[in-house]
Amino acid sequence: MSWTDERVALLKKLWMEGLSASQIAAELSGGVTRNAVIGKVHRLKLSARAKPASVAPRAKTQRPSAPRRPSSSSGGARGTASAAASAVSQRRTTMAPTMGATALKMDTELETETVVETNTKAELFIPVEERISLLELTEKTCKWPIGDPMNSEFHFCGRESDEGKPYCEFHSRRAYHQIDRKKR
DNA sequence: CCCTGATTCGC
DNA sequence: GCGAATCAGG
Repeated sequence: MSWTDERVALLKKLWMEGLSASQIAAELSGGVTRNAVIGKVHRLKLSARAKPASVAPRAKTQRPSAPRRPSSSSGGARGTASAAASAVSQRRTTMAPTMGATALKMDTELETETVVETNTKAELFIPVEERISLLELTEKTCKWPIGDPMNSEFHFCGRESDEGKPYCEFHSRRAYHQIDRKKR
């Protein structure tokens, strides 16, 4: 299906209403993907919708030579050994066997445990309180905040986090994983 | 692993 | 003009 006036109108409307590209794509029946929506949005030059003023001017983003276009059949060799080889190296089964409910319990206990006792008010000001010091965090510690920053018992998770990740396995989910994707 | 918009570029 | 692939980021 192509972009009829009606579809474009609906696109504009929904986009301005603040719906995400994927949501709009779902709204526009027909095999429309969120990429199609975004692409169209750009072409219509109505990208910045409710954007006051922000967003760094993405400058140094230049892809050297993208190996795109996987489709489109090519003439000669088809089932060559090389093709098969490239398809092989694709096994990354990362998983935490004994995680899950256990992790949840741990987190709960951790947060509860943090509410030990309130020190004297005077102590609140003194930085000596730093138990899990604010930035004694390394690149391998979870930076998930626990407790109220206003209270002395505030600290960070501190559990180990994977390379590059700001949070530990469990909190990473809390931060990024979609917990409830309900939409029309 | 989820999702968001942004950009590129073969078609 | 179109949009898949890819990037960059929460």
